[in-house]
Amino acid sequence: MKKKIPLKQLASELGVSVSTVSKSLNNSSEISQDTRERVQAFAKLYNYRPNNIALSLKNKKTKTIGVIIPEVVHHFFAMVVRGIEQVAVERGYNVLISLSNESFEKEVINMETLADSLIGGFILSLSKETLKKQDYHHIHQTIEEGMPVVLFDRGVPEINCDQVIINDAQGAQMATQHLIEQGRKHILLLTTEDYISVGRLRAQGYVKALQQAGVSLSNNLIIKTKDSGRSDIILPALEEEIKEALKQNPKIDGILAVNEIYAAAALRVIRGLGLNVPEDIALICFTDGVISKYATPSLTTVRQHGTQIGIEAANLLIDRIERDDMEETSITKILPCEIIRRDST
Amino acid sequence: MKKKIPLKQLASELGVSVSTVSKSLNNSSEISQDTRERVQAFAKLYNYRPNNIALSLKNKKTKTIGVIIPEVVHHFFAMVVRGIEQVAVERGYNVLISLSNESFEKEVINMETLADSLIGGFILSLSKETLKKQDYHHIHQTIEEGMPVVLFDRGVPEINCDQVIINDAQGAQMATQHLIEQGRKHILLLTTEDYISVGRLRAQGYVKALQQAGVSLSNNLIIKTKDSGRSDIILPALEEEIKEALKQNPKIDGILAVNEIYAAAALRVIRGLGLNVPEDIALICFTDGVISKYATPSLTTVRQHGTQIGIEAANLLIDRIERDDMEETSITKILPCEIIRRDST
DNA sequence: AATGATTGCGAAAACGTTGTAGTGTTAATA
DNA sequence: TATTAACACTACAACGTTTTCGCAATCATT
Repeated sequence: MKKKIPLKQLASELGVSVSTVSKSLNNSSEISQDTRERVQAFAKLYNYRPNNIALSLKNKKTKTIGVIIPEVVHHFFAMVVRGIEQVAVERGYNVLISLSNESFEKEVINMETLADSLIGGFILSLSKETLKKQDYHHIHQTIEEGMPVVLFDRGVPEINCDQVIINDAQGAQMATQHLIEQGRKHILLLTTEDYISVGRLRAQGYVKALQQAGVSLSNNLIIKTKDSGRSDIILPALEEEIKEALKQNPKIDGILAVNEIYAAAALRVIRGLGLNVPEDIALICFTDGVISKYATPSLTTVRQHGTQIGIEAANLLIDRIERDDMEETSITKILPCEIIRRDST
Repeated sequence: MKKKIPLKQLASELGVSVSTVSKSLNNSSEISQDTRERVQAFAKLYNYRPNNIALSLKNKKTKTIGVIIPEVVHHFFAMVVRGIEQVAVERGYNVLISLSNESFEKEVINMETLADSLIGGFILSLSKETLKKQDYHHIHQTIEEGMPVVLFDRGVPEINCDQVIINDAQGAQMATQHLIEQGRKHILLLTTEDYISVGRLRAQGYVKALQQAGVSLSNNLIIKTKDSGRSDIILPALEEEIKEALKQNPKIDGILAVNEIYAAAALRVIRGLGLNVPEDIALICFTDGVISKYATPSLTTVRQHGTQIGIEAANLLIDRIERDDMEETSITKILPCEIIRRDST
């Protein structure tokens, strides 16, 4: 077992001082070409690598960014993590991940733990509970302490920090238009309760598209799910609601779901009623994940570019860390959505 | 912006020495009750929290574990991460995550980066490329340096470290038996090439089940996919192969797929041929993810308990970190699989 | 030959914390 | 009264780096 070797030991074995070794390894011109090469060769031989902890302490900054997401077993968030990790590696940073499980308390605790000098900044998506409570004290406090923060996906305008969100309203509008273009006039919307901004915004886009097309809208064409985070609990209830809606309103010929899971539920109900997709009912949903891709028929989706969001967020954060100017005004990036046409429309 | 405050500053404001503050906060009996309370109150007021970096440097160990997985946008790996994160938080550790993208080179680089004293140990699942090359020098080297390592899912017997794997052979055997019990005798196996241990082991289980049941096996009932990691490339090819096999051998009445994606491909082909699941062909697969759950019909699966694997791996690793005895013999935990019955069988 | 500049290197401080080994004061004991 | 013990606190080293400053020795300049 060959242990890690400190600079000091290298120095003593070489018969020079620690400073000389340090400078040699950093190719300082203070040291003669000769000594430099000798030290470097020796260091390579001993497989020397500097202790990052010591460096962090000295420089008072770490090359690590903290990511807090509600859930990792989730296509969209996993995509974002992938994007973040990608630019982190490129720019020489590490990624510390921690999960809030949609819980306010876990989110607060995680933030406090990570803020204890382990990381240089946060990228996070607020938990549903936090959004519901609208309690952002921990975010404000972190920002106050001089820690850069980037919010993604679930934007909160009243928080003054960089944010990367998608244009939910526009995405929903496009999706609805897409259905309308195919001659669908009775479009059912499956969404979440309003305190989730993405659900609220998508509902707005849906309404706008209908209005623009001069299609009348009706409240019993909108189903708002009480999303508890536990999909296995809410799903049967949702399916029941969908079935009821389809029976009550046989004219329904299109469905827009704000996520894949809801779409899958709809698909199952439609099948159960002996109807066909897309012939009888066209189906489109947010979250371009594996369900949409591998369902039969495959689902037309609104792609949210999760990886891209991660990339933008990470770049924004690292830029700010490296510029080290908290004072500069915040940037909000709004990424467009894209319709991925498949067989369900 | 109120910055983080060091011990030194607390000390000077209180008019005592740094040591006194430190000891007071740690409730040392060296310090009088009186002073202790005064210091603690003051610290709370200033929202003091110790600098973890400094602590890590002093103690020569960090409360962070490194996780390297091939991919995060993947149900199974995401589940494992969830499990790891869960016990990490419980036991006061942080999780540094990094992705190899199934690439040997990225895996090596990531390991070296993280090993630079940022973390106290590794949990990792080897990339496909690494398994193909069978080049484990970086793992061996890391272990040599005294860093605890836990391997999961893709076990490698020749590496001497803790491992947490599932009983792939047994899972496949159970799955095959399950099909046989339903009267299926011509079972197609969709698997990977042999260098991926899980694929190989699952194929073995399949063979064993057939032999036990006295069912003859045939090589053209086994399709081994050249998995390049890019599912969108291999999938059409795989579908073509499946279609060919089903046409050549119309007796096929059951399919065992080593993952969800392959099962989804099979499902699509079966539909395309106008056949029904499970009436004409029963379908069972590994990876109890969202595809299986939300497909129509929902798929019977072999659940791999990803979260449980993560939990076991993290506990194993943290135990070893805290015991600090590298010398102790390695533990290999083999977790059983479980059949989740749904509508495809 | 004396001065100044340059070169090559080392000593020491600093980052924030903990723990060991002291230091001085008061109280108890011989 | 002198010694010891207990108490309450402080000084300092250490963890592994980088960096500023200082100090020789060598070189070039008059």
